[in-house]
Amino acid sequence: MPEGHTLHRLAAELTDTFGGRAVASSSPQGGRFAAAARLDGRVLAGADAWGKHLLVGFEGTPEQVHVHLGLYGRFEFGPVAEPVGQVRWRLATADIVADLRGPTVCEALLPGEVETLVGRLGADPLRTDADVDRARAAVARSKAPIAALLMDQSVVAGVGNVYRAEVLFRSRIDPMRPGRELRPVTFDLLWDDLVVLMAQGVRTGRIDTVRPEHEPEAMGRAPRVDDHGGEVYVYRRAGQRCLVCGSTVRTAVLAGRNLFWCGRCQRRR
DNA sequence: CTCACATGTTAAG
DNA sequence: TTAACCTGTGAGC
Repeated sequence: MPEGHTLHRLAAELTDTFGGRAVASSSPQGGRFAAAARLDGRVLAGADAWGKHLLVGFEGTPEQVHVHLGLYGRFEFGPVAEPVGQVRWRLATADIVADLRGPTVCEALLPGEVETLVGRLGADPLRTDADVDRARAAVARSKAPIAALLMDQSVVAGVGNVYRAEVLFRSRIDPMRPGRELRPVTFDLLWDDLVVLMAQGVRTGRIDTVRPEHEPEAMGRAPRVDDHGGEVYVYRRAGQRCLVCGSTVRTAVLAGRNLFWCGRCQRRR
């Protein structure tokens, strides 16, 4: 679930559901996730996302709740009911509940801490205040592979393994090409594509990257069925045929994450 | 049932 | 580079 689009979508849903309303805030199991209960009874001002980080603000206090979903954290919205299993944070009004499960982080932050957090994040394709120039410059001076730079949250914030693989495929870029060897206009091409794809992800709640001419109906193949629910070119398609050229999709582990790409389509640039 | 793995990040070695 | 962490799912026995 959680690449940047998921968090921006979640911020909007939390704001729509609870914004301007007094909420019960609790931490059913306490422990290291207990801090959010400090906001109990306050009016939720709004939620915002920075890359893969979620910040929830409340009226009458400078503290904000910071959530990071990690690999499998999620919020569940539903009618009021007894929590089942481990619930790390519960937001509730008289008629609706949002339960947070499996996060890496759920903590209360003071303004200075929020500033530090946001300050170490790179440009977020889903934010209008994104500093694209800084991201482009960071890429231009790095010898790290572009595939690693796209996943570096201090360079580009919110991109995860799916968008990384897909955006490199769509621009036909070799994932191992060092950032400094990319022409700046090529980075801009990647950036613009991320802006479009991720904004679509916020609208639909899934990651679809396949262009109309390569869609299942156009190609006479079965629609893809996978966990993330979207149509993609290379992500988790190792060993299958490239949808464009037919050669075998490749995979390798880069910085501890699985990378997928087409060795024939993705060269140069 | 047990195991491996996953759209992520951090800290230790 | 590896392990650890938070949890669910699907594959294999």
